[in-house]
Amino acid sequence: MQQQQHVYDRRFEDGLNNAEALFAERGFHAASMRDIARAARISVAGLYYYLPSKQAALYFVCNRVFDRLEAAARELPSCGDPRRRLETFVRGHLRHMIENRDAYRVLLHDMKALEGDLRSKLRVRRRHYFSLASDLVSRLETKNEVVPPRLAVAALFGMLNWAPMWYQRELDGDSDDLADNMLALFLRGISEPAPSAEEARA
Amino acid sequence: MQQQQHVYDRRFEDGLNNAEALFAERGFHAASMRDIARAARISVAGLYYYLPSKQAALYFVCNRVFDRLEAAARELPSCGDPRRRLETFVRGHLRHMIENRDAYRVLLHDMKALEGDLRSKLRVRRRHYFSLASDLVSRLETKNEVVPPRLAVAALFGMLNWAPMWYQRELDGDSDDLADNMLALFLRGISEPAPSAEEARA
DNA sequence: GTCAGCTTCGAGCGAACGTTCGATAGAACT
DNA sequence: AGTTCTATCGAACGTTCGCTCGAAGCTGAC
Repeated sequence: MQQQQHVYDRRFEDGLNNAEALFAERGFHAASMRDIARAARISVAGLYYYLPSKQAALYFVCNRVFDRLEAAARELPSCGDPRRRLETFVRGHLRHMIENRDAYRVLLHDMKALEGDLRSKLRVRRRHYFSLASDLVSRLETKNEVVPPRLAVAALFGMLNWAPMWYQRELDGDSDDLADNMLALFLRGISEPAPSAEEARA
Repeated sequence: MQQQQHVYDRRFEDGLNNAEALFAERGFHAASMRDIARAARISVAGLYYYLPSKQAALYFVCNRVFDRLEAAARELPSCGDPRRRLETFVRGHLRHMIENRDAYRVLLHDMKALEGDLRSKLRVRRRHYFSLASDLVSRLETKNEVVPPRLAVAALFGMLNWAPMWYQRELDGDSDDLADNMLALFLRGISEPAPSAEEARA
């Protein structure tokens, strides 16, 4: 009984993984259920035994991305230096994004292809995750607000979410290298310029 | 004769504009030629008189984005302060992106739906534009390379290209405000930290 | 008035789509 | 042995897709 459940789950995830890869490669609408079935070595009707619809497949793919992201966020050290917390958050986000590039491409690219309830549910989760990051940034005590906080968070997410478009391990190091560099750029970028000369010339 | 040419061009661009809006709203594959024809108040066959195929429509939409971007880039002051040049470039890029949100959404989102020659042609133009920006950044003489240049440019483009996802005029000001803030964040971010204390604590 | 060329269309083609149905084979329980 | 449940499939349904065809209407030239 548990064995059967185990087998069922394996096939279910197998279908999801193939759907994820094909959605990422061709886009949601250009990847057909027949393609997914072929990739999963199953008939079309057989695929429908596990995935009730194409929309549901897309939903499951997107949903488990948030499952993982939130699991990582839940492990943030709740106390301590806000800067350290943001660092941990960014590291986790980038690592997850690089390890699950396909899933992330689908999320950024095809989530809007979802309709009705499923879309709203995911939008809620996305807003939740985003506001979590906003909190982290707003708790950094930058002595002087050199950049509007709303823009600062958006810029940070822009940097992060763009990474799958260009990142190559051989050129850019591992995901922690990436995180370190982006954090350096971002934290210095939103900090008050030190009262050096040079900057405030002409 | 010229009058006829004028009318033809107007209809052609009318078709393109409606295609652009629908591609942006629903995505390339989800927007049908019938939808576009209906939006342009023309029959399907009539639409095909101006646009030889759906692929061609997508190509034209993407191509004129690069036309405009490159036209703006060509007006960069060729001499003078590299920092000023980058500022002008970023301002132009953001202004164009905000004024042509639909076109930009199509470009970022659906360019990969193009096939064969058309895709490669656009890829060439994109690489060209990107390397132009890379040059501008690399010519900033930052005294100390605190961030790898490859990452710096990618981070800049990440910030810029993410803007259409969140920008709202009422909250974020006009596109020049956006550009100023992003430039401030970016330029400080890639600059050598001034030898203040505070930063290099524990 | 006739003719040629530009513009527009209704109707329809073949293909691919998401999805469903009824059947079948095996395993599991009684 | 018979019954039920799980897993799988080939075949097809109805719809929509990108696209084309042949026939019109219109306009200006001769």
